[in-house]
Amino acid sequence: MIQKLLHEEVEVETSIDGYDAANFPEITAEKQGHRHPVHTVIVTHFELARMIERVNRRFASLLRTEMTKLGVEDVGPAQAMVLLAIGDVELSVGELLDRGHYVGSNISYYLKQLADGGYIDRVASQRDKRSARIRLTEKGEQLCANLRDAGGAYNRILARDDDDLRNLEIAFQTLHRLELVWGNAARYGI
Amino acid sequence: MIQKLLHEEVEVETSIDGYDAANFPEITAEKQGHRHPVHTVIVTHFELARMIERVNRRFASLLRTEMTKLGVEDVGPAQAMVLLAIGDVELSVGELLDRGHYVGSNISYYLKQLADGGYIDRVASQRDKRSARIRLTEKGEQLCANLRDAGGAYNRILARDDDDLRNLEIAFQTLHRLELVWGNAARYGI
DNA sequence: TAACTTACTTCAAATTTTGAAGTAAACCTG
DNA sequence: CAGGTTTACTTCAAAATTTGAAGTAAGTTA
Repeated sequence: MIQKLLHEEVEVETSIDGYDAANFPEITAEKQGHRHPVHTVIVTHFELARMIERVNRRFASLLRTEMTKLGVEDVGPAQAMVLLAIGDVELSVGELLDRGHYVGSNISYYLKQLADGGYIDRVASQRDKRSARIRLTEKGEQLCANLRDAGGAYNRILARDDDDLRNLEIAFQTLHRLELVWGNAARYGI
Repeated sequence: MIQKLLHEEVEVETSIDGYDAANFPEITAEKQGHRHPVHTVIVTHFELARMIERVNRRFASLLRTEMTKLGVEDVGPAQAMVLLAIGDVELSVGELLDRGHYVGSNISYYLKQLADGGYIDRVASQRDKRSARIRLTEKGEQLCANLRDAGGAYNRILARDDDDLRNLEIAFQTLHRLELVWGNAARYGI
């Protein structure tokens, strides 16, 4: 029975509209000293996918709000994500593409807007004139810095102690695994 | 092929927020048998957010592909997510809204398309005639079942053993926390 | 040097998301 | 119980995002 549960998809309707942390007894247990959930609840990839979609939406609105607060009108959440993806390094469009699993034309479009807004510089590489090198301008860096500033508060709330850090990291790694599995499936079929 | 790629090295970007995240040695450690990170690397919420965006994109294309395979032309990934959110219960639009943190008009729009396509039924509630009750039709349930079928393979790949399950669950819970924190921030400001 | 590949851009169209403005039913409140 | 308010949703128009096909120009290879 357990084996079956482990490896078949099992529909578990966990408190989906998660406003209520009380529905996650494991979290409570964890706070009481147990590092890891005692009863394992099966989480299917659909549940995770839905969660990811919701969280993504939330973050996007957060970015939008932050941008409004900063009085930035010409950068939407999607473009902001591109700026954050660029970070403080100089890279090519191709590298940026890999960083976000974007479609080429999409990034091209965003880069155009960001360049028009003066947030990035594009320079054709010496080595390979096809390859555009992208880098944040002063203005772009400033915006990123402001966003990071605003983000600090969230980091403090989310990473209160070692357990939090560990969990954030596990979440990150697990998502990375999803990224690989789903990505490869998309390319090569399952 | 997939097995190999599953455990491939991570390419990680450089420092964010002053923390140098150049390497994730724990992932290497995991390969060697230690399932939980020994040294905690700081994962900022921006990194997580970017990861979430990427994973979300990947899942959406997966859904699109699956839908194409199934020969379903009138349901995009976004609508599919709505179908999955409805699941096997009957609920009101409001409940559905909470389930996905959608904007009202958005859900309304999707429900219209799904109703037109014959995937859902809308019945006005007896108790409250303003409230529309939503439920999957036979056709909608069939599509969900097909998707779940296709999803089984991913669950098997992703949840190989107890450690995987534990990590998936931690990821789920951590994302839920992000959902709450970011959601509250959006409503009430930090 | 002709054909091919890579790295990216452009464009047009589709899809998704937003926000403002409805509508109708339910709920007060005097 | 009339009048105003709130709730639960819908509609509409516009914006933002994303896709895919078709470019272009620079490198690579045969």
